[in-house]
Amino acid sequence: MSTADRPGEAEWLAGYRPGDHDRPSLTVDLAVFTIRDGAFSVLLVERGEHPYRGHWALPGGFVGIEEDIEAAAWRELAEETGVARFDGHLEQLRTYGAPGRDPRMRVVSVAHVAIAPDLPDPRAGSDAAAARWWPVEDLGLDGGDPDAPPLAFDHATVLTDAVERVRAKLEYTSLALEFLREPFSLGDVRRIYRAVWGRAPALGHFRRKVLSTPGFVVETHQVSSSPASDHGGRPPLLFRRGTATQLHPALLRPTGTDEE
Amino acid sequence: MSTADRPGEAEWLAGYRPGDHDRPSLTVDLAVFTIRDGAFSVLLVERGEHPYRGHWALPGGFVGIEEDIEAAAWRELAEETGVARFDGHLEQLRTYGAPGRDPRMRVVSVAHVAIAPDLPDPRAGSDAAAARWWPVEDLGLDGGDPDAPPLAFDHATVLTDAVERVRAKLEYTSLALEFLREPFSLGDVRRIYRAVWGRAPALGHFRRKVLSTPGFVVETHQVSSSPASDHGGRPPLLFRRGTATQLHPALLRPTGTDEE
DNA sequence: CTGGTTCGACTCATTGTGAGCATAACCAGG
DNA sequence: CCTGGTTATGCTCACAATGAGTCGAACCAG
Repeated sequence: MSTADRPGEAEWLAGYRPGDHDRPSLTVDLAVFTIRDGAFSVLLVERGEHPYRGHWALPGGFVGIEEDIEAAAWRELAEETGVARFDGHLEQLRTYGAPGRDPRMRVVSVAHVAIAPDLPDPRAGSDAAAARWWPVEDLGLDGGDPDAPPLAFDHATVLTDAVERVRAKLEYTSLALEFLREPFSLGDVRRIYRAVWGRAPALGHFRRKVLSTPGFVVETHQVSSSPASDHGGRPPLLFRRGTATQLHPALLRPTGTDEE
Repeated sequence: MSTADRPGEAEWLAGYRPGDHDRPSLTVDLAVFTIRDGAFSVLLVERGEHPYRGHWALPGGFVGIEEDIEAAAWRELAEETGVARFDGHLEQLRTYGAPGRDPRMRVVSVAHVAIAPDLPDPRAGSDAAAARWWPVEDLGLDGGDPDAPPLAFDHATVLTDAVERVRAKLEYTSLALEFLREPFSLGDVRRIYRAVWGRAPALGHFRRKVLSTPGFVVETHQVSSSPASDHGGRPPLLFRRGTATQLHPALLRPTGTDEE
């Protein structure tokens, strides 16, 4: 990050005349996460056009000149994947604008993170060749996985940041509930944590934490009719989302390297 | 360089054709914070040109077509305020792009937060009429303060978000040390917390927390020659920044409403 | 020497964490 | 019907962190 010192720059800056110079293109990108078959998954589209043809990319596209950024994110999601606006969570992640991240021209992208309950399979739209849910684990974001699909642009970086944002927010907010439809059991919630973190929080502590945080979940006084597994098991109590959004103190990720 | 000049653009855009006149302008804004005379303060410039002439604004300006976003932030800071690149912290906050936030045209701004040790008084540059440090408390961000200076654009919103980001990060990172020059005493660190939060963390717990977190601060085995106050007091031990950046568990803001 | 001030080291009740164990309620198979 | 497997719920216990407080050390000014 070296300070740019290009001659003549001070001139057009002095009067704020942005019409006099070239502007970067502005796009939105979305990392839409859900839990598919127990796996923490993200929605990607296969590019059908140059550049990065055949690579997988985050859905996204250009922001209209009078279009709100968040509205553009919802619109692109619908156009590229057929995923309609859902009852979930959408927030800005950060903006990526390194020169050269798009080989065609200067493109600055406002990346977003969305959380959705399990959604139907997407359909490819616009210039996408395909669209599907990818388990995050299969994307080889740590690098070194030969079976990982190639990702377009700087989307591996964006996705790494997005995954970390979601994992971190599970610690200190009630974001996990956005993956679920109501009503849900505490086991459902814990399975979300397990899928996203790779490790489940300790059972005893987890229940105590969720139940003792005011407004995290609200009891329905109902019991699930269908047990969680095929082999039976005690039917769980059912809950709905409460009004609380913050967890104090945080529910920390388990340390250690074991899977469970 | 116009969009139409680039060959083959219609193909790869496949329906999205942001022409020259379709693109938002891209700017950076900076909320630079420091501690001035014990007050948590932010650097603002008084606008000398339309729109919002005479209003106070965050320093910022347009991003060059091949300029990195963070580099543009550093450059604008130097140009508008004379504050040279300092040994401190700069991070992206979020991007603000609501249509209508600039009455002239569509402008999308990538806002940043910077933390600096006490710096010399800025000088007004470019088209700014003045530049000075404002105590955050005097800006009336809660609304309703008739003595608060008028803020340009949506900068009250940006500033509110920036202040909350800094306050929150003091809880779970070692960001407070970025306000200080080395070496510093634990009392210095606690005064940073008091200035930023409005309330100081409890003395006993604060010392225990800072000293028991590995890598937060490093002892110099030196004692300050000049006591902290004019009225004397025991000279404090001096420390330097450690390598740790995260605090686990977090150092939470005191509850309650008292000032101290 | 005395009072005021800041820094440093301790105590103690309360709360939260990490780990475990016991019981309840369901299923499938013998 | 009984048994083992499975999931959910409720509890205990040792330990760590927090919040609040006390006490002495080391300096200054008068």
